Amino acid sequence: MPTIKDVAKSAGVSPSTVSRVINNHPRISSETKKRVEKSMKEIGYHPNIIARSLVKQKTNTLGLVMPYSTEEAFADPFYSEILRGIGSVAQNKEYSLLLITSNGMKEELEVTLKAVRSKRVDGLLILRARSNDKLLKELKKLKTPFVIVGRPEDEKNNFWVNNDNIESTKKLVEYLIGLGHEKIGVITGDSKYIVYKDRLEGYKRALEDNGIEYNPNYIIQTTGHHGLTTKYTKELLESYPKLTAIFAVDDLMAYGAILGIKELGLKVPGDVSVVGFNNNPLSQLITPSLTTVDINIFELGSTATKSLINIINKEPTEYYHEIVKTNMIIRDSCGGYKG
Amino acid sequence: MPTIKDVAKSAGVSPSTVSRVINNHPRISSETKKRVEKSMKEIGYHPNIIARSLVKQKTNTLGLVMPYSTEEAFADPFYSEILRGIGSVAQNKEYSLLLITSNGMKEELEVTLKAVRSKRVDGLLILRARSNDKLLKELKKLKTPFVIVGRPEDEKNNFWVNNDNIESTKKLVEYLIGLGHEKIGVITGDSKYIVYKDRLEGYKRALEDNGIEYNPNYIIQTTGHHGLTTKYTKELLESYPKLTAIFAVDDLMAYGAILGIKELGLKVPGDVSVVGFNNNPLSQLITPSLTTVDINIFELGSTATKSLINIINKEPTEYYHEIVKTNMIIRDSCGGYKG
DNA sequence: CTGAAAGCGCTAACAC
DNA sequence: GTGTTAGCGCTTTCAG
Repeated sequence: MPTIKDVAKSAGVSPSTVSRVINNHPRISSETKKRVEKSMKEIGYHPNIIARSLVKQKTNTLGLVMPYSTEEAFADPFYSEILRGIGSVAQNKEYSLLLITSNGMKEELEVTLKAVRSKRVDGLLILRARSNDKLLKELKKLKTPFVIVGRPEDEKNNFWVNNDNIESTKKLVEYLIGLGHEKIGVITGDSKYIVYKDRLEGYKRALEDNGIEYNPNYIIQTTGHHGLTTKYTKELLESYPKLTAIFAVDDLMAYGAILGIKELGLKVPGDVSVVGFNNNPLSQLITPSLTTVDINIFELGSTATKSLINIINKEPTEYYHEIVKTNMIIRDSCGGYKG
Repeated sequence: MPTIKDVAKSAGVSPSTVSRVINNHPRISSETKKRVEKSMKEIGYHPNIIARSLVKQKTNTLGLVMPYSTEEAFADPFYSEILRGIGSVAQNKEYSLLLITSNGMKEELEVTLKAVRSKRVDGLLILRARSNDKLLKELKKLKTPFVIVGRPEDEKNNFWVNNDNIESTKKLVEYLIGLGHEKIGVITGDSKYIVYKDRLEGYKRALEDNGIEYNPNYIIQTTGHHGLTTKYTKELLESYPKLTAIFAVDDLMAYGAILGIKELGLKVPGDVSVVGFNNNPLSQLITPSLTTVDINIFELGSTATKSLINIINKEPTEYYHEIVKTNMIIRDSCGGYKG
C-alpha cells in the first residue's frame, strides 16, 4: 500500500505538500495540486485514517450504544430505522459508526468506557434512556460528548433528542376520551425505561384534564414477551370488565392485547377499542388496523447525530435538547363508547 | 490523558516494559509486572488503540456491510438479531464493529471500499448475497478478507455462511404436499437476492420429486411493500382459484398474503393453507399462527463472525462455507387438502 | 507557496 | 528481563 511518501516522490514534492492537497489547504498552487492528485490516482493512494487519527487526536467515529436486551428489539424495526437515520447523516459528514453491543448492564458499561478510554470514538449516541444510569455519570467524568435518544432523568444536564411522549400520549388518550371512553386500561413496560414512564404520565394527564379518575388497577406491566401480554390483558379484562379501551405503550404490546381481547370472545373495536404507540409498519396490516402514533424514528436518529457532531466540534457551553414531532395515525381499532 | 511514557516514569521502567505488560509478554518478571500494573491503575492509564493499530498495521475492527434498502428491514428483526450474534463473538474476541450503511448500490460500493482502503477494518461481513456483485470483485482485488452471510453466486471462491435454503424449502413444501396440496402458489421477492432464488428452487425440487407439474404462473414476485403483496395475492387467487396453498419466501410476505386471502372472503387454513419462512417472532401471534422455518439468525451471525476472525488471522488457503441448520415450525396456518 | 523536522502513542527488533 | 532506538503514516509548526 502506497503512503504519502510514495506520492511525494512520484510527484516530486514533499510529504507535507501532499498532505496539504489531501486536506484542501488553501495556500497551494493549483498546478502542484493537480500534479499531486495525478500521482495519487496513478499510484492508487488512499490516506490511512488510523495515522491521521493518531496525529489529529480524533477518530471521526461515533459510538452507538445499543440496548442489550433481545426482548426490546423483538420484531421491532426501531433499530433498523434509527440506524438508517444515523447512518445518513454520519455518511454525509464523513463520520464512521462504531457499534457497541453488549449482553447486560455491566458489560455495556465496561465496553462503552473502553471504547472511550482507548480513544476509539469522538462521541457517543446512547440509544435508550434509563433511570439511574451509571453510564452517563462515568461518561461525564471522562468528558466524552454524548447525546441520548430519549429523555434522561436529568433533563437539564444532558444533550438529548426525544419525542414529546407525554404530550403525544395525552393527545392519543384524549382521542379515546373524545370517543366516549372513560375506563381505559393501560399496558406498559419496564418502568426503568423513561419512555414508558412518560407515556404513563401522558395518560394520567389526559384523564386529569378531563375529570376522569385515575385507577392504578387499570395499569398492567408486561415484558417484551407477547404471550404474557396476551395473558395479562385477559386477566385485566376479566377483573375489570367495564374497561372499554386499552392503551398500549407500544404497538407490539397492542398486538398482544388485541389477541387477548379476541380470545375472550370480545371484538375490537366493537367491545374494546385499542391504541398503540410507535407506528410499527405491521400496524397497518393487522386486523383491525391499529390506531397509533408515528414517532419519526429516522428523524430521531438523524437529529441526534447532527447534534452529536455539532457538540463534538463546537463544544457548546449549554446543554440543550430537541423534540421530534409525532403524528397520530387514526385507523380502525377504535370505536365510539356504547354504554 | 496519560500515555505509556507516563506509566513508565511512574513505575520507573522503560516504555517498552510497559508495553510488554500490556501485551502479556512472557518474559517479564512478575514483580515489575505488578509494579507497572499498579502505576497504570493509579494514573488511570488506558492504551490508545489508534496508536497500536498504526504500528501493528491492523485495527481489530470488522466492517459490517448492511443492506441499504429500507424495505428489506421492514419490521424485520433480522438485523437486530444478527447484530446480536455478531456482537457476541466480536466482543469475546476483542474485535470492534464498524457499521457501514449506505443508500444505494453505488454508495455502498464507495463507502465500503473507502473503509478498506483507508485501513479502517481488517475484514468485512457482508450481510446479504446478491447476484453479480461488483463489491465482491473489488474486495478481492484489494485482498480484503470477507465473509458473506448468504450464498454467493460463486460458491467455490468465497467464504460464506448460510442456511440450506433449498433443502429447507423443499421440506417445507413437501409438508404441504403431504397434506394433500398440489396447486401451490408462491410469493417471492426480488430475484437479485439469491436467497429468494434458492427458496424458489427448493419449491421446484419438491414438486419435481413428488411428480407435480411446475407452473410458473403460480409464482408472483413482490417487494417489501405489504399492500402490494396483498393485492398480488388476491390477483393470483382470482386468476387461479384452484390454488389451495401459498408458500411465501418470507413471513412478512405471508402476512400480506393472509390478509389478501381473507379479503377475498376465504379462510386460512380452511380454504387456503399458508406457509412462510424465517420465523419472525410475530408469526406466532397472528391469526392463524404461521407455519414457517426458523433460520437461527443469531447463529448465522456468530458463525460468520468466527469465520471472519479466523480468516483474518489464519489466512486459510482454501475457501470454505458453513451451513446453519433450520427448523420447521408447524403452527396453525395449514390444513389438509379438501378436494 | 513549499520543505524540513518533530511528534502523535505505541510496538518491536536489537542490544545488553 | 529490561532499555534503547527506530518507525508505523500522517499533520503541523516553523522557516524560507
